[in-house]
Amino acid sequence: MTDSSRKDVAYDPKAIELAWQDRWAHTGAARARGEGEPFYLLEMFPYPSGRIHMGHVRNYTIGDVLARFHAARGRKVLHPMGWDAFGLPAEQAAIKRGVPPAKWTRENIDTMREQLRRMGFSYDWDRELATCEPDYYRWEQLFFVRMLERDLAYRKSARVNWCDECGTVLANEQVDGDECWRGHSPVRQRELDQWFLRITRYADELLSGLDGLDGWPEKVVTMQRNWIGRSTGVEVDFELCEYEGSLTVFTTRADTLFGSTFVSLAVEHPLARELASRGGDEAAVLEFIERIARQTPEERAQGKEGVFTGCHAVNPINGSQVPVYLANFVLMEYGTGAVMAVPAHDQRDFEFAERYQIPVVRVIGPADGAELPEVLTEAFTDDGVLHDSDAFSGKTSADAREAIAKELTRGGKGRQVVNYRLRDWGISRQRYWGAPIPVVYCDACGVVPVPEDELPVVLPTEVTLLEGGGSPLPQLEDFVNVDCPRCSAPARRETDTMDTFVESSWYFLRYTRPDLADAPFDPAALAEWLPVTQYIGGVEHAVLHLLYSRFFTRVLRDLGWLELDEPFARLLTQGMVIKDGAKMSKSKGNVVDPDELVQRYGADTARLFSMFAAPPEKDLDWSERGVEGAYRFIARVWRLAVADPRCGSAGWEDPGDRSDGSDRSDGQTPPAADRALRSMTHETIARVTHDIGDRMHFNTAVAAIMELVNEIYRGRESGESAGEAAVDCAVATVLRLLAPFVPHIAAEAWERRIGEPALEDVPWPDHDPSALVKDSVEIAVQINGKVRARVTVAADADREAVAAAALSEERVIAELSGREPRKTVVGPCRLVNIVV
RNA sequence: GCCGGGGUGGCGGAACUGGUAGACGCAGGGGACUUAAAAUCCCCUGGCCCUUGCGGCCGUGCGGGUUCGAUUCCCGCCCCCGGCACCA
Repeated sequence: MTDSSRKDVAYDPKAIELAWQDRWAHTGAARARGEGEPFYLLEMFPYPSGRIHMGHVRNYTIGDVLARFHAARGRKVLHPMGWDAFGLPAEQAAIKRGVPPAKWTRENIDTMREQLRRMGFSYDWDRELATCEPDYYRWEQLFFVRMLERDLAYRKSARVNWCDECGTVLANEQVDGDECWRGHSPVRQRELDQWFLRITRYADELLSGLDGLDGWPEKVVTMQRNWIGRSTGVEVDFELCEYEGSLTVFTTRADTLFGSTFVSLAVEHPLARELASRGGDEAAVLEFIERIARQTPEERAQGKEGVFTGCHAVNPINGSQVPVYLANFVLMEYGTGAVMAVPAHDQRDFEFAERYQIPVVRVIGPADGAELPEVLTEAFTDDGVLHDSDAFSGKTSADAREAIAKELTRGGKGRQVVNYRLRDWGISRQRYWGAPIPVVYCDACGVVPVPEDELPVVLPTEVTLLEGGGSPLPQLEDFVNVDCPRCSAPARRETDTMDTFVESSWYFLRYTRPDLADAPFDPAALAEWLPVTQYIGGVEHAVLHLLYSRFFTRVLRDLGWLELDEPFARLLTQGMVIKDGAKMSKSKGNVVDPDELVQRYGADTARLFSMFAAPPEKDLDWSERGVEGAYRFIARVWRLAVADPRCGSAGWEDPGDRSDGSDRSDGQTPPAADRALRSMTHETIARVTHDIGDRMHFNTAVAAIMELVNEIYRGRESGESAGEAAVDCAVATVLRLLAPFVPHIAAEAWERRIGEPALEDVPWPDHDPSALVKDSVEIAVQINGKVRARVTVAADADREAVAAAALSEERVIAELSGREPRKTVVGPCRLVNIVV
């Protein structure tokens, strides 16, 4: 081989990858095409923060492998990409660098689009969208106006989560404990006027819909179920003694009602102050209210504390008068803000009763008849059997709950209710870089939605951001001062913008016709593509984006735009990319820049490593050595496929079963080697197809291809090589199976080795089941469950023959040494167990 | 506390509905090629035992059980990760 030809054959990832990316861009290779069954493959779109990171590489490689795989299998694949382009970092960057958020965002998009192209991802860029474009968010403003009409959007004053760092309100889903989900800065409660979306109206549907999401990870379903937090119980009315009126409590344990010895209220309860003025130590009660109201949830959790209001309430089930307390552990946000307290059967009430010497009355005993201790040291909270409960004594807890609820309902003293933990979605953000909320405030008319023909309300982009970090919108006279759409009097525009999670709640619908100018969606396009066949993204969105999108889908359905309940049929949540035991992050200084990786090894190596190192749902441990291993394998494939003197004339099609020795190109190779390699080739096709298509375990798919490559190499060395046609087919199969993972080298090697037809025009291989059938199989022979020998028998041997072969094996006879087998079990595949 | 997911070599990870545990890769060892090194190609590599023979014992978090046979199923624990949590 001359120097020049050696150079030609060397694996040069950069040259190969750039050339193919260019070709694909020109041929529009990634556009949805064909007559196949539609397959909508979607990865969560990125926030254009500046540069892509390894998490993106992993997420989008998984998506690209699936997109290319299913396209090769004849599906019509929609694989779009866009930008979740509104958000706070753009504002922070603007203040820091003096660049307008719009400009900063567009530049980032340009950079990142280029990076994604360089990875070889097969996106249909014709469908690209960015949520910060008026052509996009105008539809969202329309949705908002329609939601307003249906009372699905409303404005109220409420205690909300405020993050000083972000300078805005956050939704409940966006608070982790008492920290902001974005940067762990503290969140405190503030009373503010805010816009809310009535997600609670869909609580039951969102919950029951989870049952049909078979293609979702159990983990995410559970997280949403927990988040929605449905509980069934009864509301019970307690007449007040010192006050005209009654108090309603919520309980899931109506069976314990006879054991209630006090009632406790949240300090925020509307009656709290009122009751204090009727007989109690008003000053002490007011002091308690003030003090607890100021505390954070964490401080409140320090210990049970309360104060007697001086008032009493009547238990409707037995007429007993019980004291009414204010208690720090009762939450106004849940239930009715009032609780019937049963110290014997509720641990919180028990602790409270101990502290304030309130009687503990037992009404439930263990179902198995066991005795509870003479003096309780903790509440007995299990279900059991009632006693001291009048007519209900002797009933089980479950029966009693029903019966008591019925009794209360009959007397008009209670009713069965369902409670949710889920709260309405607060979407107002006191930020600039977001979609304007399309309403106007008029002194005469109040809140007036912007008329639909005046949409969009365009966000001004020529702005100077304020040094303090606040939104400049309230200062923009041109933006704020408008005529009331209803009465034409001077009015003021809303200056809050929408939560960016609103944009991401419907972007996947818009991809089906992003160019549509006079409507948000084309019904035919929606019908073709939705629901998303396979969605891929991080688990951190389990109760954020993934819950909001399910909600939004139902809202848009009820507004008449969609005929769809669930947006995502299947969901894959990929794990994080970890290095040195921690998630890659700038603050930890353990980031690996994808660009560097691509520079050094090429995109194919980056893609292969991220698919091979771990199954997709698990965290991926970054390993430089592992990356090198991936590169070595690719180069090994290159040498196998390209550094062959016959390159350009080699075949690729399956020569079929030629065990009779006919039609052999060399006429020498033993048919057994041929058959063995062909068998392994087809077995690899079967494994890889199953691993990618059914299991989405890409690591084992790659491993299977590696085994085939190893086998081809071994055959070359051993001198027992299969015939040329079988080897050619095996090598070509390696390239076909590898193409979704490493599309550039696969295409290049294919072109050099085979030429026509081009790899992209060759469909995914089908395995030939008959090729997997072997003449003989090796059977493991166990004696008492331990492998003692192996015998080879004909593949079609029946159980008796297999057992006989095993029992006549030399080693088995020696091992048995005359002992009589008590039992011989022939397993369904390749195993015999002899018991003595 | 409740819910979900896990615990397999030095490491990342394989093992389909119970059927030869450790595929594949990394790291390590040996060999071939080379003046030499790198690269490449081949072989070995769970632990402990008598080197003695294609050998024996132990081994999938721990303890039991079911089974001819258990990483896999059942019961009881321990530990790790994630979610929810004074939710009445």
